[in-house]
Amino acid sequence: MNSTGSISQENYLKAIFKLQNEHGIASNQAIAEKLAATPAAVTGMLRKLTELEWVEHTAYQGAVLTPKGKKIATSTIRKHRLWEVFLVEKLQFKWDAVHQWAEELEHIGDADFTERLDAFLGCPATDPHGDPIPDANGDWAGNERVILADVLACNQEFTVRGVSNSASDFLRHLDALNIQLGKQFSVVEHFPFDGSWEWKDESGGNVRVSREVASQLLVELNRPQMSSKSQ
Amino acid sequence: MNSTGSISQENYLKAIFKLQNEHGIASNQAIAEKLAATPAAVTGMLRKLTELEWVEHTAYQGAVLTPKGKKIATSTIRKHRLWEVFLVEKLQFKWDAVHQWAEELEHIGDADFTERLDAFLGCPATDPHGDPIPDANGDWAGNERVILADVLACNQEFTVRGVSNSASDFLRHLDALNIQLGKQFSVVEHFPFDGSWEWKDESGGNVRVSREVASQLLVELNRPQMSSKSQ
DNA sequence: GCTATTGTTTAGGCAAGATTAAAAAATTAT
DNA sequence: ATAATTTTTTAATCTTGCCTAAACAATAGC
Repeated sequence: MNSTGSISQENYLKAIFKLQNEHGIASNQAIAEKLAATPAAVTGMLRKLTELEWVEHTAYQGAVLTPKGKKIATSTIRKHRLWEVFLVEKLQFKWDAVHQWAEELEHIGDADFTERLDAFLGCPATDPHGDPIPDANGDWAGNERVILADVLACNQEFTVRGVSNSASDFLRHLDALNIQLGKQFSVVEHFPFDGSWEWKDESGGNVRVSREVASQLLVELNRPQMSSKSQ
Repeated sequence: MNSTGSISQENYLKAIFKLQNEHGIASNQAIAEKLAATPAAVTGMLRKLTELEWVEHTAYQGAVLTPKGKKIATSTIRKHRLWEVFLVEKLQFKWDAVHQWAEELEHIGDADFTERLDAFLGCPATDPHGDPIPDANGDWAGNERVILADVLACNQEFTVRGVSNSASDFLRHLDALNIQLGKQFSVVEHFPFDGSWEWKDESGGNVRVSREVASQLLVELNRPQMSSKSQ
């Protein structure tokens, strides 16, 4: 009843799932790019996934997951993120090194295996990059994170909750800046000239952050600032 | 420098390694049987492994691992057995259920990954079936285990240290008989008629064990019994 | 020493997944 | 509306690993 695909198929479903969340539909080209494959390969695989009734594919339009396909995709993402937690918390990997291994581990095991892993890890809510881990039904916790551009007000306090880019070089740069998930800052100033920021950390130290870095951080606003007009 | 093969290649190297240990050379047919493939498939793969210089293959004779091949084989076995420990000790799998998953997990990770896993597990010496885990160099701890047929003397005490058959049905049968690794018994009687045994366990309870079961157990003799002739 | 059997290899093919290059459809621009 | 561009699809081919069937060695029996 709980069917599962080949490694390649699962990777396609994952890619379509993510693209669909961003754009409503997954274009052939976008899938190809995400999987580092050619558009021709995507056309072929979409035919197969359509036969399996895991996606609905309209020629020259794009692909959308069926409920079955979505189930497999979220299960794969769940496994991926659980393994990332394992690698960081149990095997002491740095957060910039876990993606490649999780990419392989995510294709192993059945539902029972996954729930054992989840229980062993203490049912974590997010992976080491702050991305939410879907539950066993594939449902996601509501995502309260906003991108930093929305945090404009001076003195606004916020907590870093995630990254929208998990590339190793970006993560290592955050390490160098001493920015970790869960750390709290407040806005000192935003410089429109180059889009950079000055923040204050919990111990009062000043931190300068470039636009490139800030735009990839997902944050949670701590205590919404009163508008000056509210009574 | 530390190259690694495809999943299929690693499975061939593992099979050849084990056959070579038993018979000095791995015949085409034996490999085929172990991997549930046809002899024709083996011929093809051996050609590839020979090109890679992981095996030396003599036509119509059989295959032997090169040092490089042996390194990959022992590394794969090391990973397999470490993952089995993980599955039993951390994910609470029963010992008869871990082989299938370890068979997949063993192909993941590099040397660094393996050493992290090893450290996390506390550098176990054996897997849940009592099989020794090779060290990072592929060396094995000396194997002090003997097969039960050699334990003939009455009152001989021994400890169950391993199984020479890890099939699920056999392992579940041992569970049913309440025979676990590390448990100690002494010989009450051996019945040549059907090859069955009667043992006494630590709490003095009597246990009857069939020839089929006894012949698959690896045991360690506790205190070698004095010969009646020794002064 | 020749035949029968067993084990190994070659030859031809298949399936999954990918590629390149060319054709077809859709979109954008004028 | 037609031309230019982009995107998707088709067609042919490659690679890995496997299979079946037939040919070929090697061993064993008499």
